Amino acid sequence: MERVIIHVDMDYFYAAIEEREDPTLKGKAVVVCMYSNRGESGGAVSTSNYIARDAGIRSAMPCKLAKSKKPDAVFLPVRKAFYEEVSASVMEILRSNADSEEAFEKISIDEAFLEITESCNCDYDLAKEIGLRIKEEVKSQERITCSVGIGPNKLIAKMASSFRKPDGITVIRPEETEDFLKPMPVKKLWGIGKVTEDKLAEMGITTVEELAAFDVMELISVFGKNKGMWLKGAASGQDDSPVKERTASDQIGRMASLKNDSRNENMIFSLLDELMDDVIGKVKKRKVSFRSVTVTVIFSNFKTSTKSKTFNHAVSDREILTENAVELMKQFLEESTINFRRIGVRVGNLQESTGQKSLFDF
DNA sequence: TCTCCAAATATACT
DNA sequence: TCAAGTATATTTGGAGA
Repeated sequence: MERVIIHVDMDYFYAAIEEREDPTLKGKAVVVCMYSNRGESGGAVSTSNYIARDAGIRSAMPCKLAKSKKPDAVFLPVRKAFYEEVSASVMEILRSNADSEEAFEKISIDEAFLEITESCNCDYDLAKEIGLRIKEEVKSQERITCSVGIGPNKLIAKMASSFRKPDGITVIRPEETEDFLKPMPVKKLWGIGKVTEDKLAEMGITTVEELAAFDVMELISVFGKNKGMWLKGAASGQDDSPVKERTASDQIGRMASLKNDSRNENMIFSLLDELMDDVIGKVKKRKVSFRSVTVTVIFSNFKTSTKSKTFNHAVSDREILTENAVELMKQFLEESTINFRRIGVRVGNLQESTGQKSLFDF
């Protein structure tokens, strides 16, 4: 069954929202940062606008480095909760343009897939009109731009949207997918990151064309069955995955840096306490209970380590979270000698909490 | 030896 | 040098059948 899928990607979302909220930012480089709580510019870049990108600023780059590249850029702290609100409005617009309420899939705060197979009757010219209409609606209602990709499946739509940015639209018809993908570096394939890119490079594969031509069995021998087969299919533009509403996330976590690298228990446990407050807050808000607790420590040498504990029953008590997270954290302190840099706490195996499950249920 | 699943690590993305 | 945060996917490894 032929499908027509649209992928919408908001342009430099966080920075775009900040620009919208403060018109004096217009024309300036805007860098939205995730600050650690250690001094002036400790932290990493979340998003930046295109003026900043032109200066070489990238996501995940240390803010300090960004600042050295563009001293006159405006650096702002992330306001995630606010962006979530804007996201919700945008998503509503997008959803209203899908074939049906269900033919919609939000994949992150600023991206979504919509199936429009029926709305456009498999006509790609009509599909493009729908894409343009979406861009127009988002721009007029939210004063923000987005880039749109249209293709026969999610993979192609996703890659099409990143082909022309910002404020672009790219239509890839089924018969065009091969030529569209061929020349791309494998890194551009949705799902291939730095690690896979490097592994492929070792095998002499750098373009999608090379990957598509590569022997599946050999890919499987290196990447395992699942990923090996996926790589082969993706490189040839195949993707059968349906557009459908994502189930709510299965985990809720928080992580933050200590003021200094340290093994000071007061410092560690008071930060852990704050993080647990946030986590339990989100748990309550979503009215879920959890069945596992994970504590993460990132040491001063950047090695990451986790410990987790799973229960027989789902719970939602702060006390149980505290008890377990503290216990796991104590184990870390006992086992290690290196200073801690960041710590995190996460609850998982979430489920709808039916009633007010408490200790009585055991 | 198989299967389940908890634990831990790897990876991706912004 | 500098180096955040959130979430999912994959691998590992132990226990019971």
